[in-house]
Amino acid sequence: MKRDSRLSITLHALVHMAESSRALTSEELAVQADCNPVVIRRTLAGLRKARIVVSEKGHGGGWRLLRPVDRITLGDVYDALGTPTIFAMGDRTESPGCLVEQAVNRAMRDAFGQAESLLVSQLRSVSVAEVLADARAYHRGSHKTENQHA
Amino acid sequence: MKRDSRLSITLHALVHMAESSRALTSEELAVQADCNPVVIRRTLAGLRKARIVVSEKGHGGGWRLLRPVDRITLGDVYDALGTPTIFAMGDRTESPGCLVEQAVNRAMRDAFGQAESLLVSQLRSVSVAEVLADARAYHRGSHKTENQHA
DNA sequence: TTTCATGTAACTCAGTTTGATACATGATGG
DNA sequence: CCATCATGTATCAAACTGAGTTACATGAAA
Repeated sequence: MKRDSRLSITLHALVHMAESSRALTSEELAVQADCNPVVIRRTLAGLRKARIVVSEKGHGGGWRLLRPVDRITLGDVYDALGTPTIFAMGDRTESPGCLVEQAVNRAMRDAFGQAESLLVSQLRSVSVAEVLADARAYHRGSHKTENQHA
Repeated sequence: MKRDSRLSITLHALVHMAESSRALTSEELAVQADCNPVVIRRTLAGLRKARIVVSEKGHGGGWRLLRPVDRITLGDVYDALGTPTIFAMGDRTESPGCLVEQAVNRAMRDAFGQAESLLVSQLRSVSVAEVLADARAYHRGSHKTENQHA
């Protein structure tokens, strides 16, 4: 199944924004994330609505963080993206008449529900700052001199 | 993303098989699960390979359980289906050159990995017998007289 | 006024599950 | 032996969704 990579793309963009003093264009972010600029704009639109980032038009325009990365959790990003579907598997019917189907749905919702709760709480417990710190730690670990990224 | 309902369909079929003394045809199972007979055969093929069910051709043929439902866990079914993709979201690149991308991947794999572990252990802890018992409990709870299903 | 960058619509492409048709295989019952 | 039933499987279409692409309007800056 094709996987939704918007969370991944967005986190990537946010970390790069955090590392930059100036606004970054969707073109630049797209190169770094290896995807299309329109995808960046489309995806970050949700973050703009959630007031996590701002965008500016014209010369020197682009995308900028609206608050420090230690106050942006992965859960915030997930929410800003519109809480996209987490699981590739699930129930089949919304209102099954069959009692067996209902029991199957209860069993699956129970298991998947718990996993979802854990995932969301995990996402809420990690900030973008920690991702950035992790990237920097690996940067120091390697022997590259400067500005490792794309 | 379209959701994979094979686990749901399969559990449904297994419970109905458990309730039946004779073999059930893919046609019958398809009616009960409200899907296509070919989908039933395709999906149950994995269970046959895992020796959870058997199928017989010809008159009186169909699908039958190969062991009691209290010895079939949802995890067994998940495995027999070929451990299909659990999450609709995920990383984007297998081997990203960008250190930021790598850090994002680590963070996501950590969160999603924990959720996956919990889900799988949940699936392993529940047997089809429990789903069946749950369905029967609701059956008694309702006032229908007999043979509630499709 | 020219250039740059976003905002967004519209369309195509790609990957996956499900639906549907078709036919070969094999078992059962007469 | 033969008709029927049911699986096994290949093949193709339908539906859905994310991503890629093109196009153009909007607005800011030089």
